[in-house]
Amino acid sequence: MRRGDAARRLGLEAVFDAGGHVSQLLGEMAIPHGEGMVRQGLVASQPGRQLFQIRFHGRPHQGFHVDGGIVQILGLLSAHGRRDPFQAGRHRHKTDNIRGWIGIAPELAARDRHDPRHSPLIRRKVPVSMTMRTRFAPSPTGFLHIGGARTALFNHLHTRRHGGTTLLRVEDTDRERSTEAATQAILEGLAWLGLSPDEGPYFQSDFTQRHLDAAWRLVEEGKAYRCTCSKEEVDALREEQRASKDKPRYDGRCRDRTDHPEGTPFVLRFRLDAVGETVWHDMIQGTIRYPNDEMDDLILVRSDGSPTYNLAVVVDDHAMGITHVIRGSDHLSNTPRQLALFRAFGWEPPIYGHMPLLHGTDGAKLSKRHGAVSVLQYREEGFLPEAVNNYLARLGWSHGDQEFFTMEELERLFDVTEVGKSASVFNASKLEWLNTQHMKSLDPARLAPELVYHLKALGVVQPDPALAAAIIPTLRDRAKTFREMADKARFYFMESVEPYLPKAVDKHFQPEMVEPFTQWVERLAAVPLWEPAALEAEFNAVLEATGAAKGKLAQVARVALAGSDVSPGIFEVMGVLGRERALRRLSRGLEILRQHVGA
RNA sequence: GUCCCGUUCGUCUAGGGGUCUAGGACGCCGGCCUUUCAAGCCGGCAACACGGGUUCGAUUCCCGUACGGGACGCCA
Repeated sequence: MRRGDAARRLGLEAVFDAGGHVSQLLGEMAIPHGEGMVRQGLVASQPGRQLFQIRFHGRPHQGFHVDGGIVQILGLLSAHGRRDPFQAGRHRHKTDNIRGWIGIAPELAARDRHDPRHSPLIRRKVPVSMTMRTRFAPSPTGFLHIGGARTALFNHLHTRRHGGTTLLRVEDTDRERSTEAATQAILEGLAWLGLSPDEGPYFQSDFTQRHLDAAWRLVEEGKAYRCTCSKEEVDALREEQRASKDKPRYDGRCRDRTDHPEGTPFVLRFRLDAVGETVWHDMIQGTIRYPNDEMDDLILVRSDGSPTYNLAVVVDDHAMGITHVIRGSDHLSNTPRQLALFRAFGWEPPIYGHMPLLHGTDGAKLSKRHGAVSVLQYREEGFLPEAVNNYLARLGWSHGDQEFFTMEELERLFDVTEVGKSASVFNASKLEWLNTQHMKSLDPARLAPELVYHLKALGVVQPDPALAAAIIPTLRDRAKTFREMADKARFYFMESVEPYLPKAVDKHFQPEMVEPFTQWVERLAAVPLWEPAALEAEFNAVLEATGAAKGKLAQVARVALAGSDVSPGIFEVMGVLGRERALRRLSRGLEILRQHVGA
C-alpha cells in the first residue's frame, strides 16, 4: 500500500503544521461496517499522538484497527472513557462522540518536516472544510415526483443531523428538455415539503464556461481527446456489439488520431483506461468494486459544444465544495466514471451514498413516466407534508420500533449510513395512516388553512377559518386526508342539510321518538350554557324522563343536525354549530319527524 | 448479453452465529368500548427465496442457483 492510501481510503483530510503535527483533521472515516466523522479539532496532544473527537455511527466492528499510512488510528476511547467501546458487545445504533487517538507514524512526521511535498495530503492542498455540504440536483424535465422528493429529504435530513449546508443545483445541461415550468414545479414541491435548500437554486447552465475549460484542460493534458465519429457510426457499433452479445461500448477508435479535419463536428471524449477496478466505500452500499473494463470513453462535450452530465457534475461538485453526494442508486454506475474524472483533475472526490430506489407495486423503478406522480398531487389529495416526509423517511430507514416522527426528530435522528440497501415499495395505506396520526397531533391552528383549502376545492364559498379550526377536533379521527375531512365537514357549512338521507330517515324517524325529541328541543331552548357537557346533561334528563333509548334518540338528532346518520358526536356538532344554527336544524328536524310519522 | 446491487409476514421493517416459539408497524380478520362513523384498546392470521458448505449450532458467515432491480446515451 502506498503511503497515504490509508488516509485516502478513510477519506480523511489532514493539514500539517510546521512541526509535522496534524493541526486539523477532518472528513469521513470509512471503517469496516461503519462511518465516522471527525467532528471536532484537537482535544489533547502528546508527542506523536493527538486526541481528536470523532463522531461515530453505523456498525462498529469488534477489534477495529487501521494501521499503515500517514494517519494512523491508534485507538479509540468512548465518550465515557471506557477502554474499548467495541469490545463491549453490540452497538447497533448510535455510538456518538467517541474520542480517538490519531497519530502520525513518527518516521513519516520526520520526513514531512524535511520535505512536506512527500505528503500527498499536503501536496494536494485541498481546502479543508468542517462543514458538510450536500446538494440536491434534479433535472428540470418534469415535476418533482415522490422518488425525487425522497432523495431531497434524505439529503436534507442527513445534512441537518450533521449540521451542514444543503444546496439545490438545477441540472439543466439538457437544454432541449429543460423547462422553466419544471423548475418552478420542483421549487414549489420542495417548498411544500419544507425542504427548501440553504443555498441556491444554482443553475448548471450558468457554469458552462467552467465545464468547458475543465474539459479542454484534460485535452491539453492528454486525458481527453477529440472524437469525430458520428452519432450514427457509434450507434451502429453498439448495435453490432449487442448483436454479438458484447457489452455495447465505444471502442476508442479516435483516441490516437492526431489529425483534426477542419469543419468536421467532434465531441470531446474522456480517456478511460480499461485496466484494474475502481473501489470505493459508499455510505449506504458499503464497498463497491467496479471493473474498469466496463467503462468506455465517455463524452464530456457534445458536438454542439455543450457539456454533458458527468462532466458538469464533477466540475460543479468540486467547485461548490460538495462533501457528500446522496443520490439514487441508478447513479451507481456513473460513480466510477466520476471518480475517474476527479482523479484526472486531481481533485478530492466527495463521499457517496446511493439510496435504494423506490419501486411501484409492479416492482419496477418509480419514475416520471412510470407510476410516480408529482408530490404536489399529495397536497391536492389532502396529505400533510409532515406525513409524506415521515412516510418517505421510513422507507429504507428505521429507528427502533418508532413509526411516528416529527420533522425535528428526523432531523435529529436520521442518518444515511443507517439506510438499508434494498428497494422498497410505495404503500399508500401506510401513508394514509401516518397522515391521520399527524392530523391528530398537530395544532388545529396549523391544520385550519389546509381544511379551508380543501373546502374551497369542494365548492364551499368562503369557509370561515375560525369555524374550520373548531371543526378539526371533531373530524380528525375520522378522516385519512383533508380531502376526506372537507367532504365530511361540508354539512357544517350548509344553510340547510335537507333533504336528509332517505335511508337514515326511514331507519331512525320512528313514532316513539316524537315525544322525547320534542321534549329535548324544548329544553334546549332554555339551556343557559351552550356547550357539549351541558347539552348532554339535558339529553340525559330527557332520556330519564321519557325512557327513550339513548342510541335511538341520538340518531334522530344526528340526522336533523347533519342530514345523515353518520357524523361526529352530536354534542360536539351542536357546540360547533352554535345555539342558533343547531336549534334551527333540530326544530326543522322535529317538523320533518312529525310529518314522516304522520303525527 | 455484460457489469453492479438486492432477496425476513401482502407492504415497510427489527434482528448480523445459540436469547428466534423470528419482534414492531400498516393492511386484513375478530373482540371490547360506544349516540352513528371513526379513533382507542385487546387478540388473531401471516415471513427468514432455494441448494450446498463452514460450525456443536446458521435467519445471521461463505459459495452457487433462482428470482427481482439498476446501469450499459452526444438523458440526467
